[in-house]
Amino acid sequence: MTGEFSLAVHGLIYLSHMDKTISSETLAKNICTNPARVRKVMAKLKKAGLLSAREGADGGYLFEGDPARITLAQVARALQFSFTAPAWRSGGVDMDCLVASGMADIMDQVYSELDAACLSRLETVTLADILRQVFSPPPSNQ
Amino acid sequence: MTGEFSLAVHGLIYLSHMDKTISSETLAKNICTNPARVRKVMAKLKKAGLLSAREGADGGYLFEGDPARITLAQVARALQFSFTAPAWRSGGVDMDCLVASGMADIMDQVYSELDAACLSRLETVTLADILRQVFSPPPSNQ
DNA sequence: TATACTGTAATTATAGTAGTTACAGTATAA
DNA sequence: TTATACTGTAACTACTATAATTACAGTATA
Repeated sequence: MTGEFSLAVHGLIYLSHMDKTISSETLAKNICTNPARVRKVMAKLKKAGLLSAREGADGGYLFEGDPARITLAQVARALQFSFTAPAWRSGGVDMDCLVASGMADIMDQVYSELDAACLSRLETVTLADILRQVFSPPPSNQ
Repeated sequence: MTGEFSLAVHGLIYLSHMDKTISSETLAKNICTNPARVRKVMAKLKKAGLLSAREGADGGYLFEGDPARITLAQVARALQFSFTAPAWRSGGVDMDCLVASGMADIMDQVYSELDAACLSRLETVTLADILRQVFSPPPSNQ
């Protein structure tokens, strides 16, 4: 799996915390990755309306929504992100055996159900929940 | 994500269908992979008691359980398989910013909740369910 | 018109994943 | 007792998915 979803959530949290326009370069430094990768992900979030982008001098990304009303499920959907599907598929459609020819499709369906289960779980988590965790970390138990 | 889980389910379905001892080589042909990879995965399933293995001539793997009583969650747990955790983590623990230093741990927790959601969904799917899908495929809609 | 951005593509580098080969250990049967 | 056919496991190679780098056209601002 790619780190795209982590990057997107991290970016949104940083933006909503800063509450001003932030460039891909500043974001990339905070996230520990490169600006081009940040821009690719932020562009998708922009298309989904989760943030706005301004080109030109003093431009960058701006989060204007209500963190309490944006769920992680919305973020995942904005990215069209698949959490569980592996690249490798077992068997082969042209094989004679029903198991060998059928398993890949059946597993694809299983993974799509798992993705749905993940999204359903993420419907219950908002950016505000994550912000709380970031800024009120539980006391360390030492 | 690796294809380990797909491979394990495919193998178990094939074994339960054949109802006799099958070598890693035969399994590998059906799954379309190599015997060593099959043996690595089957060894884990054996340790979890999901099948038995016999070494020596005429050896191989044998499924003896009741497909209706084995869930895909048991299979995933036998492999200690993580469905969602990405390798890449954002930010860095030593950074000054609370967002940059805290996000990775928070996302790890999110992914662990997603894995739990996946397992919970897989509790409801048995090998017998998969066998039914393999051998009573829904009519194609052409 | 210079500057500082985004959006995007092309390329390179890295790392995660699968494939290959090899061999010690073990069960079976001639 | 020896040949055969397996598993279990490790070491290595090959492949492919992912991230990093570089570059540049387009655009907003001053």
